[in-house]
Amino acid sequence: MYAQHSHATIADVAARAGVSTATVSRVLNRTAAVSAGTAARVQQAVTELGFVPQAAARNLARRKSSTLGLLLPAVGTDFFYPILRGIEAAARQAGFDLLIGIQPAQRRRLEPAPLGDHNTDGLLVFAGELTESELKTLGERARPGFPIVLLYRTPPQDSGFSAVVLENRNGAYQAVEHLVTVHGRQKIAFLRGPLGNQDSEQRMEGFRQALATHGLSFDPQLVVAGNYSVAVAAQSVSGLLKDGATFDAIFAADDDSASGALTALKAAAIHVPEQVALAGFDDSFMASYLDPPLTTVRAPTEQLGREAVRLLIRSIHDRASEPQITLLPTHLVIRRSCGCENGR
Amino acid sequence: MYAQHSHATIADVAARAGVSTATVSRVLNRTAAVSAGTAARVQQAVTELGFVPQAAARNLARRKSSTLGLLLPAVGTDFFYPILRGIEAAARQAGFDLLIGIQPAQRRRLEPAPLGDHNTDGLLVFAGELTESELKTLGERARPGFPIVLLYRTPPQDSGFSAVVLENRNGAYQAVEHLVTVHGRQKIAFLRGPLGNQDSEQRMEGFRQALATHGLSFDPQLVVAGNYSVAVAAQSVSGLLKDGATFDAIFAADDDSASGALTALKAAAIHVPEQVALAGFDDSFMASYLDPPLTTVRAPTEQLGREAVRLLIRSIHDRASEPQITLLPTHLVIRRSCGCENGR
DNA sequence: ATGAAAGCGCTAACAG
DNA sequence: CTGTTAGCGCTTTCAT
Repeated sequence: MYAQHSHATIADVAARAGVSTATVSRVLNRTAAVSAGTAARVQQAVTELGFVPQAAARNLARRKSSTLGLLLPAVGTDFFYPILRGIEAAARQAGFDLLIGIQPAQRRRLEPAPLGDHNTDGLLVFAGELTESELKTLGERARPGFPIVLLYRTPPQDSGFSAVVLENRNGAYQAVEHLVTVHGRQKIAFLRGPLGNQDSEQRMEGFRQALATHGLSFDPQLVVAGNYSVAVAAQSVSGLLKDGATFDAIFAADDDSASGALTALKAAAIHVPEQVALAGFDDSFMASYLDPPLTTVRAPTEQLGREAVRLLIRSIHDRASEPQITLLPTHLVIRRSCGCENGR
Repeated sequence: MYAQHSHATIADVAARAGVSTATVSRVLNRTAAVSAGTAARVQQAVTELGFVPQAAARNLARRKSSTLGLLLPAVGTDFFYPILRGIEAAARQAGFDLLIGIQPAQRRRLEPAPLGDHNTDGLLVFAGELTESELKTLGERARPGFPIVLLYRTPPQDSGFSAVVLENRNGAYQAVEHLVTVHGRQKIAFLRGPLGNQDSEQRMEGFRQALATHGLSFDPQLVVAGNYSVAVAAQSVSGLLKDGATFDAIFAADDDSASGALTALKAAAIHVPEQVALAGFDDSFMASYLDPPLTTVRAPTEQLGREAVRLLIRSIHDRASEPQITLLPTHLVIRRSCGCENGR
């Protein structure tokens, strides 16, 4: 209850070192020159008392919280951990704490923000499921100019948000082109992500573009739900099979869906890659452990986290800075599910 | 930089409502009775100004941070997300913020704590890789009695930590017994987790106990590294096969290892479950999507997070409370990798 | 180079 | 039921 009662304060340190609190603060923050001798005495007092500045007091006095907020969706799998790691490391390195909040899946209306300008200096938003208007609400509820960086999502017009997004179109294009030109596939099915999901839409565009470039027609019948879920994908592919659809390859908008597709194909005794070639997107943890190992488009997940923090801190320190969108490159990782013999 | 400058303060609200700041504070915190009329005026002023109390000031005045710290290891996969979700939800519900820190894998020495009594009211520690002595250090560095709850780990003697752990022994026992009594397996290999990992050790004990109970001898040759990793497990099982070891079942200390085992067995054209039956532990996300679906021991992961928060908050509110260890039950989930025909 | 003192925005006695 | 007034622990002018 009385969390700090038994704790040394800056006054205790000052007393012990025989200086004023101002001086202690100065050596703690290297905010002004202090004679070597005094500094040493202060340091010693700090160590002896095991003094650690209290965040609340410091934040109040500094008028900033030195804390970044991270808003995450409730759904999600292994996908998140690398991002989280990237974000935490970058934040810590820059001297920021990381406060996290998870957006309940059911509740469409955003809560009176648990995270916001009242307790963070800026916000990282994994906006996967948020609509355009929810994003805007988010921006309006905060003080004008409150720094917000979107992950995997282009900001609404004039929102002032920065963002870091993936090179989805090109990545998808590469994968599909590989299926067509190297492995001679002609009828390729697309397992899409959730409707309205930006990454999925863009991957689909890359898919269509590759077909077009190589003179293949786009068949809407061969676009089915994947929903970033193993189960949904498996069901969709089974459905496709049952309907008697013919296809010689599947491009999945994500590796989870690819995994589901694989399950369904195996269940139907269809050989991958001989009868149906398969490619995914993300290069998630599991990709190389599928059987056959999955050819997929690598998304630099941890780096995305780091870059997002970099952008956020930049706009915290320099609020005059223009919003910026970082586009992170992706590239095809060839394993065996496409028909190639090399790599694993 | 000047994060709060354009922000309404409690004084602004008070002025607008024509009351004192004390009154505003009272209606905000329901900390004393306020006449309906005044309360309404205050509420309106709050809304009009979009006032949100500043966490730092509030925390300082209250002498507590209303924040829980969560210390996570750097390694980890989908395993973490359910826990994180459980923890975040429980914390939020109880009015606490959640601050996270990730322990770098390389650095064995703990950093001057990013999380601690200077900015949290208590700590949740996922101590997977921490040694006994590191745990003690953690406790000593904090003010005596600073609430700490361990996840998946029994606290050191007299540490004063609480903990929530899994019923590993019994869970493992059940799984192995099932393999033996229902499917008549006699030579069962064990894919263990990291050496020194408590969960893994206990699962191994359950494994041995089940063998003993059913009159089967324990063969150290059949205990190999799994390391909570798909890759390591796959390699270990391949090795076992290459060495000509004979076994008719594998019990893996975790589902990732089970998945790796499956990969290796398939690669060797060994049929699961006909030739080798397989069981895992955790009932992780992927378990039901493996082919065949994995029989495994369910660990109530999200619930573990919630329970840990409950324990932590209890000792924050009542520091006289005794440290407590919650043992969470596990139970066998039967799918097909063991040889059963039902469920998926 | 150092100290005195005024806050930061809020809560919590204490009066009335 | 409401207002006045000390702080909470730290940073930061402003003097010296």
